[in-house]
Amino acid sequence: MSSFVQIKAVSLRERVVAQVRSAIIEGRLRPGDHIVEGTLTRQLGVSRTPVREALILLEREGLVNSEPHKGSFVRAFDEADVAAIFSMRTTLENFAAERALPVVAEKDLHHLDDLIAQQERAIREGQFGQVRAKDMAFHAYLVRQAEHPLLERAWGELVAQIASLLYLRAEAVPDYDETKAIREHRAILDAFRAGDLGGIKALNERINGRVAAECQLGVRSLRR
Amino acid sequence: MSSFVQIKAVSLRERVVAQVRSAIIEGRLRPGDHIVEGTLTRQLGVSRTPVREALILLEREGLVNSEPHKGSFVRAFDEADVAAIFSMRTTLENFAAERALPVVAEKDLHHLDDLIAQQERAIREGQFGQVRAKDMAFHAYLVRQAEHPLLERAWGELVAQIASLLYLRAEAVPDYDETKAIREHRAILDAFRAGDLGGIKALNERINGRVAAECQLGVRSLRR
DNA sequence: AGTGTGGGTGCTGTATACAATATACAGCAT
DNA sequence: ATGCTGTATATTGTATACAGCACCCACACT
Repeated sequence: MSSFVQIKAVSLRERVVAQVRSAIIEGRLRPGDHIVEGTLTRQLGVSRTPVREALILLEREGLVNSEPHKGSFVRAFDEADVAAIFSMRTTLENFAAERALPVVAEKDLHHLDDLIAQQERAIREGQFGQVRAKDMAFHAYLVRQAEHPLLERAWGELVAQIASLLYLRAEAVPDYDETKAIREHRAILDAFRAGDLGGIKALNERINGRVAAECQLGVRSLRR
Repeated sequence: MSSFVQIKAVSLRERVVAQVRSAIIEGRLRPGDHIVEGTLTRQLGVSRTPVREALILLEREGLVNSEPHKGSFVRAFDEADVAAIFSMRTTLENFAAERALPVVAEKDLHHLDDLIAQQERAIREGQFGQVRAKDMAFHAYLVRQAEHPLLERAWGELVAQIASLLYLRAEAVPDYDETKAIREHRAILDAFRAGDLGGIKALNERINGRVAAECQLGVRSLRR
């Protein structure tokens, strides 16, 4: 017997976190917006308790700013934040590469190849949500190979912040050339195939530097 | 004017966090212990709301494990956790050194010298709480020089976990040679003076590897 | 005009009350 | 004795109620 699907009771708190997080990432909540607990309570049909707890988590995640007796606000990143986020991401991804390089197998590289292909198709078909998802999946898979829970969590939090930044970039640079990412991912994959750790790190550095600069545009365009 | 101390109304939540955190770090709460909300409520004289919120934060911090409808437990690190924690610490401190090296001034090095001296005195006087505090202050100061809020926060969380591990080490290795740290700190400082980034990283690697191994002892001695 | 003052309002911080779930254990059947 | 099932109890998850702070704005005063 068995082969039943485990029933997982998702707490309201987690569901609220998910809702608010995606609202922020998808730009339905704008940077600086005041997130009023009572409003969320009404909109989501839950009480304030899980809402409050969700906001506390989101603050830790860096998507929300809370000030005592004032409330929670969608975090408005400035240039320094963007720089910090991407330098941290580079550090973490370099670390991930160090650990992943010795253990990646041929099937992993194939899977990554596949993800690139899927991303390419999504670009052709104009499904930009999918493009972003596949892009993230590529990096996430690499990070995952590092088999390092702390790293994975820290990277995951960063990625949530970056996702909200990418939304701003999309606004600031509407005709963004998505194929750049394809070439870059191929380059990373080649470096992995060659076992060239230095090459991987250099690529991480360059790519994150570029994306950071693009996100700076988004952030700046928001300031006024 | 200014140079006034900011009046900060510390929320009950934060105070509960602080209390529980120090209880864990100082070993008054043992790994695996069940943290019952009602009990904390009575002991601290506050209601369950701030207690719950504090536990949520502590879970994010990695000091507490929570399972739905079961409760919160003091996190019991295993060998893999310890390895992960210290490899992450090495990564973060190497990153910190990269950023700090170009900006540290003579006065910073003097201050670090001072911290080492204070730690030395604390060892002589047998104030082991102070020894630990000064040790951490040394590393924290270096991390601070990196001027990177994300790095600082991630490192801070790690340090909280490490602090609880050090307590276990103290139990497993009662006659620990505290002066090792002094020599190591001097070595790091020398490497900074020499502007030798590679040397700093090598030291970070070696020191964290050693401390990790010692903490493994503490974790293993707890398993039975 | 500018500055201080008072009250009103909406929000958050905290406490408490209720519902749902997990665990332990007793009772029953086999 | 063993294994299952029902029930009791403790604990967490959620909802609601109350208290206190922050901001807004009108108004008086200089």
